[in-house]
Amino acid sequence: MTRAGQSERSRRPSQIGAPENFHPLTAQERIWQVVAAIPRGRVATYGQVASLAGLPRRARLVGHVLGNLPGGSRLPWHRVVNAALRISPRGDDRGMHEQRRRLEREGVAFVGPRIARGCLWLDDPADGT
DNA sequence: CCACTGACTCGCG
DNA sequence: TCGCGAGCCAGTG
Repeated sequence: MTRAGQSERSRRPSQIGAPENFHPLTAQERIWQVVAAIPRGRVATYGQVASLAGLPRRARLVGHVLGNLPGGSRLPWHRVVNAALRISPRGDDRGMHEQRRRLEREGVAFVGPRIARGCLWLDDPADGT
């Protein structure tokens, strides 16, 4: 973190001994927790994960964190997709293919390149009927 | 500190 | 429904 206030805010209590007004978990850890909570066979958007982690408007941060997962991590990163309900392209297409394969294996329905709305973990009532 | 980049999102045409 | 452009906000060099 390069921003002054944030480096303090994202530090664990054991690291700074601050007993008040801060989150016990770093932003990265909160994102992990939310992603880990997405049920099998469902998906959430980057924006939803960010908001649920207490980081509204930080959708890109979610993408960054997922791209930095330690090898061997069992976090279900494949359950996070973009707001268009499509798998976000990375530099390498193989990541996209693997994500789709994993989702299909757990029963997520695709309509063309898009994921069926019913597979969204937290459906957004503000959208379409 | 500045500039560029990106697993994002939203509004428009 | 799709493509484009602008906004956004951290990470990196």
